Amino acid sequence: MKNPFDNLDKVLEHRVRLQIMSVLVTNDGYEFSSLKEILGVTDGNLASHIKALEREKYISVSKSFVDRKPNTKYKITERGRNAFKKHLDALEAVVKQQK
Amino acid sequence: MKNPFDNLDKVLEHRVRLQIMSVLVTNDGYEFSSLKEILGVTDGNLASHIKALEREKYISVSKSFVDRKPNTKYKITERGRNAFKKHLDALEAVVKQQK
DNA sequence: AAAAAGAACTTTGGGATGCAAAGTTAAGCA
DNA sequence: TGCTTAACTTTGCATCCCAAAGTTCTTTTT
Repeated sequence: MKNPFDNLDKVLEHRVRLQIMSVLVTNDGYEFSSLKEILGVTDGNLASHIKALEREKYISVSKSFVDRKPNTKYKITERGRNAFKKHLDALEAVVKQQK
Repeated sequence: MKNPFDNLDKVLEHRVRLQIMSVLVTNDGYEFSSLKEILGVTDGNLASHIKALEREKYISVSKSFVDRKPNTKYKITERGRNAFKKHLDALEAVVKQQK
């Protein structure tokens, strides 16, 4: 049996990024401002974590204007969904190992 | 209902330290050399992660000589056991949220 | 048309973290 | 007295993280 620790995803080992993915996996298209509110981080900080996820192609971006204001929405990609699932499975295995 | 992400433990968000705790929680008194072998890290790197756990008083150290060689054993503390459990519970809640 | 405002960034600066490799220490052996 | 080994400690460098400040783009106000 494989070591579940080997299946942890480096990028998703950070709380903020894990939480972003966790929101996006069940909400198809989530706004920057809402993410910021939920996570309680500064906008610059959030932008950098989002960028890290974009770099990995775990999420995609679409920009538009809503109510005359810029509105950015993020969606999880198939690749992101798989990575997230794999990471969660690894976490689950780690947890299970201890029970 | 509380946000499980808030219960994640900063110190245990690192793979190596999580794995050390995971070994120690079920093995009472584990050697430096065995840990090094299991984790596949350099000895200096391992020592620094161990130090981080010691700083938090999550583990304790006992040194002796076995077969005329230095032998260092680590044990999880009660505080460490609680922290580990809390962290795992948080992880479990995160996982469960998605299923 | 110029100024102001707001959302979403980007940059900056500084501190913490992570790592491998090299150096150190203590005990025992030759 | 050197040599070896385990277990560190130090060093040097790269990466990461964060808040705060600055920037861009579009729309609104004047």
